[in-house]
Amino acid sequence: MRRDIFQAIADPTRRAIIVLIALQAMTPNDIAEHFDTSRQAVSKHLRILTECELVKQDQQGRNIYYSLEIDKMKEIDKWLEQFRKIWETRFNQLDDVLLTIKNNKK
Amino acid sequence: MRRDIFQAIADPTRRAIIVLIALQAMTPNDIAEHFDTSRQAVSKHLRILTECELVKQDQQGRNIYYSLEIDKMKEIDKWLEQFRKIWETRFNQLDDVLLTIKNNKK
DNA sequence: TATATGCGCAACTTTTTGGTTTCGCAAATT
DNA sequence: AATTTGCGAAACCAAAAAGTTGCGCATATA
Repeated sequence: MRRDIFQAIADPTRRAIIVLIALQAMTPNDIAEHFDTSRQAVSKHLRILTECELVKQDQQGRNIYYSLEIDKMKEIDKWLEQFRKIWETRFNQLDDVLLTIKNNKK
Repeated sequence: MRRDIFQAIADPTRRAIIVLIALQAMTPNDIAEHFDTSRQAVSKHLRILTECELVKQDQQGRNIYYSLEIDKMKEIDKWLEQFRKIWETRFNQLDDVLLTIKNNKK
């Protein structure tokens, strides 16, 4: 089983769950009500999200509140870093071109 | 078929291909040599990447050079935006806490 | 022109997923 | 104490994905 963060966000329902619990903790039943699926299906998604530590649990009596481990999202950001460098470089190159054109006009 | 960018980056081989062709265009054979898979398997990955417009082709004779459509990567960045807001807010809240502590000392 | 090479495409096989159903346990409610 | 409710876990199923094999076509090379 791969079960890394990229695999976790591949599924649209999982992405929706992530957004949903980003701001406030919710129980599996609460979450399921927001979608067109069963509690069990949500539960499975939550397990996957838990396995890659994207989500944390907080048990209160028989209710289990799930919330987003926001720091984990930074891993995606970190991976994007290398591309951000490239697109910023390209942008700078464009700057250079514009600068050259500008200078040539003088 | 889902075939969106999140599904595209879910596969580790595909992520490796993306990194590989980010800086220089390569043919399917070139790419396959970097991994422990066949050209056909790479070809399939490239097709998926092409379908979600993450990759562009440049035919030169019988060779087809693939390179990354770097702008498409910004879509992931865009999705992350909403979480970046949250983690920056949390950071600011932490700042507030520290500030409060500091002020109380006075 | 004959042969070799690079490629995409389609058919097929094997894993992996996402979902449902069913179960048992623990916490609430009656 | 009996019943209901919220939950995870396991067994099962259908659909999708990843990889392999075997084409056929076009472009090089001999």
